[in-house]
Amino acid sequence: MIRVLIYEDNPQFREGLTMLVNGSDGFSVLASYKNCNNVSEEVEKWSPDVILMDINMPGTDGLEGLKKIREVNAEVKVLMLTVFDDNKNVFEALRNGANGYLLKKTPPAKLLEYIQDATLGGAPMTSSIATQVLKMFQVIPQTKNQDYCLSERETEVLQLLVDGYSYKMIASELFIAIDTVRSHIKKIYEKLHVNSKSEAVAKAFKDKLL
Amino acid sequence: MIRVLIYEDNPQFREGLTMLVNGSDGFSVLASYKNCNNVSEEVEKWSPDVILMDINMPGTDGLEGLKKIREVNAEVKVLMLTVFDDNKNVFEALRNGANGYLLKKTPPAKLLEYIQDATLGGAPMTSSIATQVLKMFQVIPQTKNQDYCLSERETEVLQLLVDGYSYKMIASELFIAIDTVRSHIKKIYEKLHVNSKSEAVAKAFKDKLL
DNA sequence: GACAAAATCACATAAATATGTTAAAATGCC
DNA sequence: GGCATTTTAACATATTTATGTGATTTTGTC
Repeated sequence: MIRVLIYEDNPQFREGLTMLVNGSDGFSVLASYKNCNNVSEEVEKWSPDVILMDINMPGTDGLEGLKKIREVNAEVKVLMLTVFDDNKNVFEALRNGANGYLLKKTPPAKLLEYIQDATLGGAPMTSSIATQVLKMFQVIPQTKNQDYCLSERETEVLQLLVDGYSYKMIASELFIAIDTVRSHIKKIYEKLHVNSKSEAVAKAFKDKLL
Repeated sequence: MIRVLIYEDNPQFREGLTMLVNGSDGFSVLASYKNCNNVSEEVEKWSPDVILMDINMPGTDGLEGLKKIREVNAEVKVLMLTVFDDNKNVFEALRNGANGYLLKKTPPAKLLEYIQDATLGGAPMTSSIATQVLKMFQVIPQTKNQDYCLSERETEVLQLLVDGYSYKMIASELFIAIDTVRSHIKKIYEKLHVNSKSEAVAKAFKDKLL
């Protein structure tokens, strides 16, 4: 028996969800609430398997509710429900440990399937949401880190600089003379177009050189 | 009619896929290949709607193939097929513009549904894959920046250090004496538990202090 | 083997940084 | 007003860094 908790401010939709879930074999609604104001206590009280969480609610909304839930319970599966596939909310919800993200127009049969999917460790998503998630990944790789053509040794030295090593420490770490370290660092500065250690370190972070 | 191109090295599975797709109303296989060695030409020749792409293939594998496809065609929907939900491959594939990611054990009926879903702009994913994708998001938010209780002025000075300013430049930028800059920086080092400019800069980036 | 690039080392010097100590204003809070 | 914190500032000194100008050795490539 999959035990479900529902958060949804619209009374009709809340009732509809409750009837759907309660009316299906293997599912039961523990309780339903119209906002997340006391979500922590409610989740602890009921220990549900799955929570259906509307995003837009007066008072504590779904995103805030999700955060509160994750503070007290990392196990319960939380499925976010929304009317629109708003990019920002999707990202925030997934970042905060939502287990799935569904549009409210999801057909009832699918919804039950999704709830079950979530309890089995799946991550049900409406396909338009999934598409957005994929697009977020494609945004990430703009980290086409400019190539400054650092040699292997230079990269090594830069890594040590980033790690806070002094010239002396680098020399002893790499078993070379301190003057050699100077040479490398001079070359690194030329290639990165900087002229101080901290600028080189900053650039290494900014351009994700390491 | 959804026109499909298949890349799969295993002859049995390739035949099975072809028969499944060809035997279904509204689907047709344009061609099937056992590796991606000439994927660019083949995609241009056939202009398929959907490509089923095995990940593990001898010669040019599925990930390389995906990259090549995206160089010549941004529109075609590419569904990755794999036996295992290997984390690294999933990430790489999505980053390179895959439209979906399916395990080979996906039931035939589901597979057809997924192909159709892809043509409609969806992003079909096996639920175990979707779960992995969600986990990737949850890795991101480690933005729990520890608070080192830097004062307003100290933060300002640290910002300038990160921007590559020397003590002298900071002094003139903030209209204070260089000795005052020293004082602030000394305090900053204490609070961050470092003892050099570059370490402070590195820590600022690592802990996202600014 | 010739050649280019990378890695090694040395010497010199000016500039910047790190560290210590001390202390006067300024600011905010009870 | 008293108190804590922050911001300001000065002085001293040892260390580190930045920059220049060389030179030798190693490595990979044609």
